[in-house]
Amino acid sequence: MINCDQWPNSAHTFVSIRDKSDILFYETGINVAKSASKDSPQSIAREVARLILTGVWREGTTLPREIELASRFDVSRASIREALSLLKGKGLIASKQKAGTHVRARFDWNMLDEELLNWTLAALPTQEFAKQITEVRRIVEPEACAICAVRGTDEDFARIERAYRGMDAAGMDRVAYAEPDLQFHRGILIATGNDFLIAFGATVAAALRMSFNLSSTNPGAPRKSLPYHRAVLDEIWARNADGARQAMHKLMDLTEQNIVSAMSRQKK
Amino acid sequence: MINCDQWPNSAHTFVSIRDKSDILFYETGINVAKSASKDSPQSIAREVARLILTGVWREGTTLPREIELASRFDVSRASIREALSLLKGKGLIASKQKAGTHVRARFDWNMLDEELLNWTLAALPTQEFAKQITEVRRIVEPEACAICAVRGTDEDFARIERAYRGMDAAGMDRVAYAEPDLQFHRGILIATGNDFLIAFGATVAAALRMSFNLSSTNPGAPRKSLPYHRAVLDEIWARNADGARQAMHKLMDLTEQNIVSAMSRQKK
DNA sequence: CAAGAATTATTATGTCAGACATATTTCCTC
DNA sequence: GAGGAAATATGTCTGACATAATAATTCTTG
Repeated sequence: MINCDQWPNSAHTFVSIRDKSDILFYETGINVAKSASKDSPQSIAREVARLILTGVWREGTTLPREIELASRFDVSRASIREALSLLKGKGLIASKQKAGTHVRARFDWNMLDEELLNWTLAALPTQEFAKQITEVRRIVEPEACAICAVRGTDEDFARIERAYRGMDAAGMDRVAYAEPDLQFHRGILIATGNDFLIAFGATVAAALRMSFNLSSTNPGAPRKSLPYHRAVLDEIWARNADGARQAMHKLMDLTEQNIVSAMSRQKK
Repeated sequence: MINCDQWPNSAHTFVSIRDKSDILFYETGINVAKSASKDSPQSIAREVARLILTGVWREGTTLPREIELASRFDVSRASIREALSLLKGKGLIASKQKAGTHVRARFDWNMLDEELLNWTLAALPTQEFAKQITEVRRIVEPEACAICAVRGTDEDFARIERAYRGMDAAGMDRVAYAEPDLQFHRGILIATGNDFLIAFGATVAAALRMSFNLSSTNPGAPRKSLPYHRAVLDEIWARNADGARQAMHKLMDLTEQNIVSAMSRQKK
């Protein structure tokens, strides 16, 4: 049995929603009830993850038996097992023979996993989620940027430059802007040559997706970040670590500002 | 098909070993050849992961067919599928009907996953791995420490204090020292209340395990970090963010120093 | 005749069903 | 309360069929 009481539940986590107004929107809603068409193991995994993330199945909860899940989702037990395997790989659940499958302690969940981030974003796009993901970005990206400026190759820089041009070319088109924006930030992480910072790209991707969703109330916002990206790029080209760090910091400031104002708009 | 050529392989990654002397040791070696006893899906997943991490199966490589893997590991296809599901959950591989299962681009691997970190540590404890994991710790932990000092509750601090006492009580016993050491660092991350920083605990755990392994050549090294931990704790209790950041920075300096010297000793 | 389009065949993963093995829990007995 | 037996949920195996992407073939056409 997982030791859940060693650490108390931290009071401020986005997983437990106290106020419904915390939730910004529910787009890409996954059908809670069984859908008519048979679900694939992936979508079953996503649905089970949603139930865990939203706190319907709390930490330590024993899930329904595999056979029951199978009949509930109208698939074979093999498909259920595949779905559960995926979630085991992300640290969400663990199984023991006879004892059943239970939800692991939240501290064991790998929140930096790409899919888990996306599922969380879809299920619980709360202010807490936004605050926390912005906080880690602030910690990691400026430093990554400084490392990039020192260690990156000219090829790396050229790739980031291409991403920047893509953003510029997108103009006011929010959709076209999003992809090169991600490539820009990812390019910096990749240029560090640090596999762990590179893996952090999944978190950045989720954060940018969130920003993109929020920008629907202010379509002009993304474009305003362009000169800040340019500043970052210039410092990188100059191989100025401190300058790159500061420039990225300013970009993070702007991003946070956009998120905060978008969320206050959404609340109204 | 995964687009592998959009980003070139970064030259400096621990996954591709250029020099055998880079590898420090091979403990907890997983049997490459089929073992006499039947392997569980978990151990099969670990073995497949090892083959991928060590570059035997490179990015884009198509894995042997499931039936072939089943006969090679002497288990049923169902077990193989479960093992592969786990690896899919970590972004290592992806399958497509008829086309087969292939190794995804390294940028999609979730290196911040606990198990993946452990497998990497077991399979490729290279200098690069040590350097990179230390680099992210330097970025994340001092900032987390500063946040902890500001935002943490007295309960959080008490828990960290308990961990410290555990380290103290362990004396020169390396093994007894390791667990409270991890709890100390994890306690700081948990006190931030940031679920993403908490998830970073898996990376810290892997780093500490590596340090522990390396300390076999210098059993007195861990104990020397005790006063540095005390300094961190004092700054936290004082709710001094800057002080806490700096104290953690010094602890990181010492840790890195220990790793570097241990690795140079190992090389000889 | 050759190039290309459309069709068929092949094949590896995806899904299903039923059975048995195994490890815990639970309950019963002493 | 301790020890043993029954119950049960996950773990594993087998064999089969479904499905989709690829490879091979045939057919059409310039």
